Amino acid sequence: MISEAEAVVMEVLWLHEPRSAEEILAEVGPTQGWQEGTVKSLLNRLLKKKAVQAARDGRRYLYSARLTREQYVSQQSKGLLDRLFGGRVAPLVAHFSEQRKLSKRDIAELRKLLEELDDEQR
Amino acid sequence: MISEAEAVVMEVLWLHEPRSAEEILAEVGPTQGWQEGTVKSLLNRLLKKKAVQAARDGRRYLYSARLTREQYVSQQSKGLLDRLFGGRVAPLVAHFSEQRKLSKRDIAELRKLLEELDDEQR
DNA sequence: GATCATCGTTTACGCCTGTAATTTTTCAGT
DNA sequence: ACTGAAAAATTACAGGCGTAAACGATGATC
Repeated sequence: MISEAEAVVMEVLWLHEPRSAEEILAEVGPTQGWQEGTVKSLLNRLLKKKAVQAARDGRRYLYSARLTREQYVSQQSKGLLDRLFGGRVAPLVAHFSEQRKLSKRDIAELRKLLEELDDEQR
Repeated sequence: MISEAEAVVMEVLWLHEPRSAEEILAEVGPTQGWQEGTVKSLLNRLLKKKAVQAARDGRRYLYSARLTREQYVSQQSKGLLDRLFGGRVAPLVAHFSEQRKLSKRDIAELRKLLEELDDEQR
């Protein structure tokens, strides 16, 4: 499984691939306060975990994701759902509702989503 | 922050408090395959993290949660939401919908939930 | 071809985690 | 008070993580 710091690197790859280590550092260094060596280490760990791949480009490598964001999001989401909500979505949403964490926009979008499901249905 | 193994211990405390280490072991040992020392260690770490408290009861302690399940669930859920869905609930639900992970029951419950929100509204 | 700057690779290191074994403390009974 | 069982506290230890420094390879330059 991929760690949180590793996920930060993946996110920038998912935005735009392939990228060199230098480009990734430029993207992520300022926000995270990471040095070059840190990014290099994370990339190597991701390589070892087969979450990214590297293609030589002259003296450097260009990295791209092998793990898709969809796959990652699914793993993480299912993990949380299973651990905390008995694997069901409605209780999760109910939780946020009780917490008053549903925005107007969320509610509108959820409504539309349910309508669309309704349409598919019939 | 509390780890996954620690969360397993918390879950049994949340079901019924307070409990002795022995009772917790009885609950969790078989399912997790943990020895006595393992549970004791986890309890001590949870004490250090102030997630549980212990009250002497003769030669042993009775443990109870200080962190509530609500607090824990909120932290975890918000963490996932922020990291993966821009902090918004609707995209999370959309994700599960696309993944065909919404059960009939989920859909029915979500519908009811939205109706209730509607009622509060007016 | 030797040298320097650049990448990448290897090693480091302290903290957290999972999983105990070991040691110490504490009652209960003699 | 002394001993033994039971509980708790301390220590252990390997692997992962965050964060880099050190080392090595490689291509560009003189």
